[in-house]
Amino acid sequence: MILKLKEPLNLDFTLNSGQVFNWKKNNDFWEGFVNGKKTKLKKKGANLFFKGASKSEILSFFKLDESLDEIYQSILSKSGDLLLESLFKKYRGLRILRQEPWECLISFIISQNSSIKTIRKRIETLYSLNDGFPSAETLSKLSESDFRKMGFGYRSKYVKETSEIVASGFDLRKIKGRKFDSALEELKSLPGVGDKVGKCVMLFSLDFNEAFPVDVHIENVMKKFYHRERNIQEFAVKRFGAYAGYAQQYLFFSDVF
DNA sequence: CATAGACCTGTGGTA
DNA sequence: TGGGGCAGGTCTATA
Repeated sequence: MILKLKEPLNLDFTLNSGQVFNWKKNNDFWEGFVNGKKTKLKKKGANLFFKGASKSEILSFFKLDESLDEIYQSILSKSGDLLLESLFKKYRGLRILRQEPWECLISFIISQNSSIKTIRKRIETLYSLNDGFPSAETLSKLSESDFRKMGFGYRSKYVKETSEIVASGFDLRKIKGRKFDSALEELKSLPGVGDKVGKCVMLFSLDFNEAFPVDVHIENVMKKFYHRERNIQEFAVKRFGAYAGYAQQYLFFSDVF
């Protein structure tokens, strides 16, 4: 199947920018999961060749309903930020994804204090449990020591408990409609979810484009270029506006890659 | 409110 | 080659 792209999309930047950990590049095509479906992608000019997920699922996954250039403009006209202006040019087509919230939540819980390689391995292990990413029901039936055997370390308890809470009715999607602070608070009530993981889930799966997750890399960038160390979320929204999360992703990408 | 320590363990740089 | 330190943090206890 072919999809004609009307929006800038760089698969290499997007799928390798630390927002998703289950995509691999083989030769010239990307292989991963969209909405639980194994999917292959290859881009040639404005053509996106795809297999697996449906067209609408792919449009949603890459948020192709949002105009990237308008987002750039919105951020730049509000902030006049020269660093971001150069990053938007350099990494044009790096998009924020709209992932499946449950998978996104568990991925970032087990990502804490770990290297990218280790994170990938853990997620691969979860996928190997059954066909596709295991549901909350499935994971809630495993024990903490099962997760420890998978190499999750002290995060095992978080995964076990959060799975139980979600399996027994905690609805991630209902958080989508809430106000920012309330949504974050709700997510942080889950074991293993703090400020950073909560905002990652909000930004990468729940359409909170103003979420500005702060990790050690962003902390460095904020110190170096903005002379800021605290109240970074507040600062980011004031400076970059409603799409602050996009600014975060480009700043993160430039620091790590 | 803010800050320090503990927490698992795979991995990569050589402190 | 081996082993101390780090890795996209969170939680808890403490002034």
